[in-house]
Amino acid sequence: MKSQVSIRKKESKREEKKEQILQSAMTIFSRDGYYKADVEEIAALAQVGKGTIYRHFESKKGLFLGVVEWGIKIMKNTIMEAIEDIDSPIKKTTHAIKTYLEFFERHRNFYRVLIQEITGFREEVERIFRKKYLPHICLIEEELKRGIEIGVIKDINTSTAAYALIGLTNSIIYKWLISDKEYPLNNELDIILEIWLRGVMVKE
Amino acid sequence: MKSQVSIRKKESKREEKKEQILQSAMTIFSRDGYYKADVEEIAALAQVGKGTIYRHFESKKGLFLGVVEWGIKIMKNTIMEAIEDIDSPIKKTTHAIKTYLEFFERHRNFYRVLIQEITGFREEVERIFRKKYLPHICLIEEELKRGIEIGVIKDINTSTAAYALIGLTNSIIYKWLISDKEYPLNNELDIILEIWLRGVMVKE
Amino acid sequence: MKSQVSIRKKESKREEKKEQILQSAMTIFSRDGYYKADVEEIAALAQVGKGTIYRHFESKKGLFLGVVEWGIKIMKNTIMEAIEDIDSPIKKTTHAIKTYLEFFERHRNFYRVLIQEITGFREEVERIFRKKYLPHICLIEEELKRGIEIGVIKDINTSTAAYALIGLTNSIIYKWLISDKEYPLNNELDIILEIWLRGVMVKE
Amino acid sequence: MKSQVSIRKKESKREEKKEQILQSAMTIFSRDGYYKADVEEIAALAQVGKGTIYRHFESKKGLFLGVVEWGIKIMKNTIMEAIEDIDSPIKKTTHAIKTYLEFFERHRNFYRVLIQEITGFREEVERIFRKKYLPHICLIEEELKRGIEIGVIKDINTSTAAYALIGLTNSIIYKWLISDKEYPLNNELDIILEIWLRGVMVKE
DNA sequence: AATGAATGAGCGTTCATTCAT
DNA sequence: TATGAATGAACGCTCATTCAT
Repeated sequence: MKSQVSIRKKESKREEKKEQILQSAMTIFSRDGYYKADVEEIAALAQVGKGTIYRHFESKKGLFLGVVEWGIKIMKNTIMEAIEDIDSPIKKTTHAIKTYLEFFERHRNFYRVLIQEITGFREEVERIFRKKYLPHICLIEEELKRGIEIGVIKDINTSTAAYALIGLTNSIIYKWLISDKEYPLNNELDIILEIWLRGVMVKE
Repeated sequence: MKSQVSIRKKESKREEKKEQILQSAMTIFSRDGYYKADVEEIAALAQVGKGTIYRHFESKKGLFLGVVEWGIKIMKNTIMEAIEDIDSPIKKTTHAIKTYLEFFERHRNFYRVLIQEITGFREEVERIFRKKYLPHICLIEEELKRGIEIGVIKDINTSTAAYALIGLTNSIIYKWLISDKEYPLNNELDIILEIWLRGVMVKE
Repeated sequence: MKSQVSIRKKESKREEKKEQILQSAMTIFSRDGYYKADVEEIAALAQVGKGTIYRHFESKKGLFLGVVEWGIKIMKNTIMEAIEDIDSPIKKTTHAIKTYLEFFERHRNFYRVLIQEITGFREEVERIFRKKYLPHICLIEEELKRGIEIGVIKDINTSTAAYALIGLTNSIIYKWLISDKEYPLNNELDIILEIWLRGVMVKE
Repeated sequence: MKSQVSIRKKESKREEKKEQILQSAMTIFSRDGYYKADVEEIAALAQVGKGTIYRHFESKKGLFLGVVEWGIKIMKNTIMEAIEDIDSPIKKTTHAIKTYLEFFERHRNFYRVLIQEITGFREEVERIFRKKYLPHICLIEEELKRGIEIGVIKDINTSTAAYALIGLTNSIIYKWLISDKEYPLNNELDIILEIWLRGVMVKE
């Protein structure tokens, strides 16, 4: 009979292998895109057999969604941890964006996966987005609402404003990704805030 | 000897067929993405044989690039025509964004094609972008510069501000695309301008 | 009403066009082989429309067989004319081989067509062979028989001997075709005769 | 850990499957020629999936070259084994031709593959020929040279004479292949030797 | 549980042939 | 009669998925 300990050891080994696969998948998906990516190459990079991937994920599609979910979870945790102790709505939002930029600066691959052509199963990706990514936007919305309440933010459609901030930030990240010179992405934080905050803050 | 007239008739028929193909290709590419899209289905939708597509375009890739180029040309012309008579930098930019929104409201499919991430020939797509799309961003930059000169715009990095505006607008379009309810995209113009203009305009 | 003369003029113009097509087809078939050869390119080289080819020949296959037949006819005529006035069996055969070599030296393309992979319709090609080419071998056989009768040739299986001569000659032509240096094919006549004649002649 | 034995078992199974494919490919290539041959039919005949062929050969072309190489290797070995113990140049050559005839009598398909004219990669086929087939001709040349040295063969261009023998033999094989009645090819050995040897031997 | 050889549906592309002009 | 634009059957090759070991 297997002891609890050895079962747990096995479990953790299994998890480890799964992370290995997710990591490799992210690398390949970000380099080649969903359709061009080759499951065999992902397996080779993860140093497992092709069949093993199918023990952990239902299909190539499932693997891709797994990567998206995994990445979003890490991103969310990173941002949440970074801002949990901040109280001021403006400062909280500001720091969230800062952390967001830093996260993608460190994980360019994940951004490339996120903006991927995921046609054909947009629905599922969006379900993940809604479940895992949107709460993050809601966070901003909540802060905006709090900001409106305490009178530092204009009485604006918070949903659109939140999307605007994300979109604005994303386009800056995109510009950075396709640029040749490697300037620190963080430099752009000020201009993002300059533009966005001026727009949403009440005139002093 | 063929008359000039009959030659011209043939030419125009050829163009007509090419537009038919481009139109169908845009529909399918926007629904399925580049890789999933089936050339045979595009042909069927355009009511031509598969071979006919290859008389007009070198390959599936060439067809996709053709769609991108075609769409950008129409978009550019639409916007240019709409703003050519406007003088004030702020009004010009405002109206450009308005037309941009209206254009994608009418041609959602094209937007879906544009944001595709086609690995393996990102380079060519970007070459088209640089040649056909970026002048459009430059236009905004120029207006920003003029605005700075005449003192209605803050002395800001015009390139980043232009990207910010495009990104902000795009994210609003994206939000609209994935939304279930079909509210008019134009409604969002005000909030875009509210946010962005406040950010770039000098305080009154 | 069309005059006889103009009809005849038309007929000859038609024949001229057909020869143009045959000539072009031989060039392309010899360069590319049957399957790789492109009917469109043949048409372009003959300076006619693709459809015109199908007025003169039933199909690509028919065109190929036409080329074979046309070439064999010319070859046969060339050889026949060259040897008709010669009487001695040995001299007649010798001169036939000489003319054969000269013919292929001038028309390498035709040899390339003849040895082509004509699988799938070997039957038809062979029918042409039997009807147009074998009489030529029979000619040699007849000369051999006459030689046997008059006692200058050994009493040998004439069919095999004729094939042996043709095969021997063909292999020499093949060797010449694939060689880089362009030595005159005629040089090899002596060795062919040396080998073949010594073998078939009675010891003096 | 896999045992050496099971690895060896796998290897031999792989080789077995490869030979199955080569055998089927030879059958189809010989019946249809390179271009007409259908990879799917080859797979069906070998009782493997289409994909399996591409695990063993890079492409259809690679498969064809594989068949050529495989056949030549077997042919060479067969002939070499048959003549290695013979010393006299004349007898050695005689027996080589005999074995050559017997080989093709047993493997008509291979002959049909060999004489194919595959435009577009004649070069590669010839490289294999030069590496695998020409040594065989050289063998004859060497025997001829030895024969000249010891005075049983006339002082003749050995290269041309060797080609002559091969060509002569091949044309006999060709005649046999297209004949309806199935006479034993070996019957023709005597006449080949009669013609060729008498031609190259010094007059007694 | 892990593997990777085998599979075959699926798709891009070609090109002989047709037929409206 | 001559043309060449249009067609679609045909085929080589890929790669996600399966399954015997």
